[in-house]
Formats: sequence, structure tokens, C-alpha cells
Amino acid sequence: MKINCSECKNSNCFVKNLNSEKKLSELKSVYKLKAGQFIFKENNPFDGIYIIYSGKVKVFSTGYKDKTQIIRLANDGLILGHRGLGKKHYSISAKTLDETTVCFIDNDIFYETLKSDHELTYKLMLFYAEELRNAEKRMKSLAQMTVREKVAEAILLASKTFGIKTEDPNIIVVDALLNRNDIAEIAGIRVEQLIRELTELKKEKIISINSNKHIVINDVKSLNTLISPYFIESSDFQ
Amino acid sequence: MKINCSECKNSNCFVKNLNSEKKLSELKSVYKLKAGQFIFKENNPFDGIYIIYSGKVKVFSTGYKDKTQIIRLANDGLILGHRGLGKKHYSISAKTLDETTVCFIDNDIFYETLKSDHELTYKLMLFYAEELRNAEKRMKSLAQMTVREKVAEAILLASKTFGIKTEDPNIIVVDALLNRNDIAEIAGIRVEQLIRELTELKKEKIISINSNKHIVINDVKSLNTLISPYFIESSDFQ
DNA sequence: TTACATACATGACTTCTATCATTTTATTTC
DNA sequence: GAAATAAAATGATAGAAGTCATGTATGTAA
Repeated sequence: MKINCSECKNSNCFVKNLNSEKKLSELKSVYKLKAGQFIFKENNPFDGIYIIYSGKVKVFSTGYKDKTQIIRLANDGLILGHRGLGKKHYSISAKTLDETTVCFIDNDIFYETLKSDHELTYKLMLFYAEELRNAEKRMKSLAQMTVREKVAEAILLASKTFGIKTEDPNIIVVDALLNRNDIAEIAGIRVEQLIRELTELKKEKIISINSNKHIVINDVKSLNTLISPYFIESSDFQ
Repeated sequence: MKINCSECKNSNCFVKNLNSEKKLSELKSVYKLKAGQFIFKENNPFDGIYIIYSGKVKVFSTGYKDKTQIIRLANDGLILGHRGLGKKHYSISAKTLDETTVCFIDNDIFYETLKSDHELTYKLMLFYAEELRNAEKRMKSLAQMTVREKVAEAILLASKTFGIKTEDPNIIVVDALLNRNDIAEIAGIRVEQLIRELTELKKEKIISINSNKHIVINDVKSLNTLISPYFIESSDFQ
């Protein structure tokens, strides 16, 4: 399968508009995957980075007793496997949540491109910085929040990546087939706890499940209020 | 106060041996701080990055009900405030744990240097990648470990930064005045729980407190065994 | 359609953790 | 050195979360 970067509509892809775009466009490989397939596995040799052309992916790490923590959700244009940079193995796993097409850039090519393309390195650095901030935010959440709050955050996180906005800004549809286990693994809690909280939130009409089995946030504000005390920050936009 | 980078013994400082070393050496400012002072505060305007010339620092984020999570410990040669890159505010706070001297590089100078010095950007990118891996490891720990395991990890983390090795490789002295609250904030648990576990570990002779009130790990192996099930990884060195 | 498997949901119970209260020990200040 | 303050440690208890068992719904394959 061949995709020309110049024709790709993923404006958020960091290859886009790069000096090396043309070169990478030719040297990359494109793979099409079904739902539920591994893109790469934790501890497997690091052989390159992936960028999602289209699809839905979960990135996770498995620990003790198969307890899994979902680290990140990703869709079109987002990079995967970049944590392996500078290492010989992937530090986490990535699995498709849906039919997904990925662009693969081989290690050697990528390192070489990084050397010559300063803008790419700089962009990537800023991206890492952002990821780091997010990861550290999550650290605090996972350490301090109650189950209810963790569930609220998990749903909001899912909506940030897979959310479809509706006419009402207070209503968002989470357009992804995340099962209860997935959501529990985002929240960092047990499935049973998650289900209990979901039924609670459903009773309170804060969320609901639509006919496609997608979670619908009926009241984004309420969910945000649940977790806002943890992030009392002067916004960066004032 | 003036310090010349070329005479600095911190070989791990990322400015070291850089093309821009000379330039940064002149343009940086050096500040001396006492123990317990803020270097920068969460949400304050991001005005530059700091590098520890000498001393000990904790980096943390405060959340709900003043619950604080220590994100990172740092000493000589390590960079601080880099999470602010690309943002207008520091995303976390840094406070000295001991008398500390820091080198400050102003925002404008730093961004300018990043533009011209590719190696610096590349180094920093790899550093971020490493930090990201660490943060995500911690996410899993904070989500999945029991109190006992969290305590073990907190002590090991402290020893990684402040540890002094002894003749016996199984014994490490944590050379820093972290109080019980600090350690609890690393572990992400309540002080009472921490103290209980410390007394347990003392009873089991796995740790002890020396005359300087420093924690001595008498059995690094045992502590590692406690947390190893969470990190079943093919090491990067095989 | 039935049987089987899987995901979702709920109940009961146990274990763990946080909280509050109090005591002990250490450190500072006069 | 004694009083005052802060830090460390312990106990008791309530509340939260995890675990196990079981039931219900939903989907899949023969």
C-alpha cells in the first residue's frame, strides 16, 4: 500500500510540511491492520516509529498479574513508538481498537532524518515535553483521585481523543469501541468498580450509552467539576 | 556569583561539551539557595530553565486538599523547569532539599540556543524521552502497587538520585534529608501509612536509619524483589 | 434455534487504606 | 536546661476499594 504524504489530510502529523516530508513520504511503509491487533509489543526490539494514518489505538503497559495500564489513546496523525527513541526496545505496547492504517518509519531512516532535520527534532522535543506534562498530570490523578474521579477523568480522556462534538457543547459522544475493561485500564481501577460508577453516572444522567454502544457524555461540565479541584491552574491563555 | 562552565565538574550537565557551552556559560546566571526555598512555583510565568550546579532538589505538583505528589528528585548537573518549554507557565514546583546552587538560563537565550544548536535540541529530546518513560513507569506503579510496594519504590527512587554506594553493593545510604512527609509524597501515600511500612521494613532489617537520620538500605535486593513483578522487562543490555 | 462464550452487571464480603486522636521522640528557642 | 514546637510513631476506627461469586444480557457458531 502506498500513501503520498503530500496528499495526506492529517495536518497534525508532525511530518507534514517538514523539509524531510518528501523523503519520508517515499521511505515509509504503510500497513493496514484490523481491530485488536498489536502494532508493537513492550520489550520487543525497537525498530522504528509509527504514525497513525487513520484509525484508533490504545497504548499500554502490562504489569503484575496482568494488570494493564492504558497510557494513552491515539488516532489519526498521532505518533506511536516514540518512547523507544534512544533505547533498544519498545517500553510499551500498542494495539488497534479499530481498523487502523499506520505509516512506519524505520529506525535508521528516522535517526538519520533527525540528524539532518532540525525542525523535526525541535517539533518532536516540544511534543515530548507536552507528553511529559500529561504523564505527570496522570501520575497525580492516579495517586490521589477516588474511583469516581478516576472514572470521570478516564471518560474525559477518551473524549479528548475520540470525542465527537454535538450541537450542544455540553454533550460529547465518545466514538470508540472501548469495552469496560479498556476504560477501567485507563482509569487504573478494577472493572467492577468502573461498572458500578458508570451505572451511578448513568443514573445521574451525566452519561448514557447510545445505540452504537458508545458512551455519551450528557454533561461535560459535571464531569469536569469532579476532577477540577486537582488541577487548579492559571490557564496558559490568560 | 560567577561559574565558568568549562571548569564545572558536572559531566552529566547537558550544556557540557556543547557548541554553545561557551555562550551559555557567559549568559547564564548563578543563584545560591538555602534549604527549603522555592526555585520556581507551579503556574508562575515560565522565564527560563535551571541546572543544578550543586545541591538537592524536589520537583512536585500540588493538587486537591494540598495533597502533593513529588514527581522527581534531582541533584548536581540535572535540569529543572524544562517542562515549561512551549508553555507560558511552569507546570510544577521545585524546592531545595538542601543548600543548592543553580545555573539559570533565560527563556529567550534558551530558545535562541535551541534554534542554533542542533545537538542541544537532540540531547534534550532524548532526555525528554527518558523522562517520559520514567513518568509512565511511575503511572503504572501509582495505579497498581500496594502501599508496601510504593514505599519500596520510593526508597529506591530516592537512592537512585541521592544514594551513596558502600563496599557492599547490597547496601546503599540515601544521603538526603527527606522527611517522612517527603517520602510519603514520593510514594503517593499518607504519612501514617509510610511510617508504618518503614517500621515494618526496619523490623525486617531491610532498611535502617543511621546517625545522620538518613535511610540506609541494608538489602537492596529485597526492595527490588518487592517491585520487580511490575517491571518484567527484557533489559536493554542483553 | 440451541448451545456456548463473552461482556456486562450486581451482591456480599474481605482487605486495605485514609483519617482522626493520641502518645512518644526529637528539635528548637528562650 | 526547661518549655515549646515540630516530627515521628502508634492505635482505633470508618470508609473505600478489591475480590469472589453469581446472575443477566448479548453475541457467535454450530
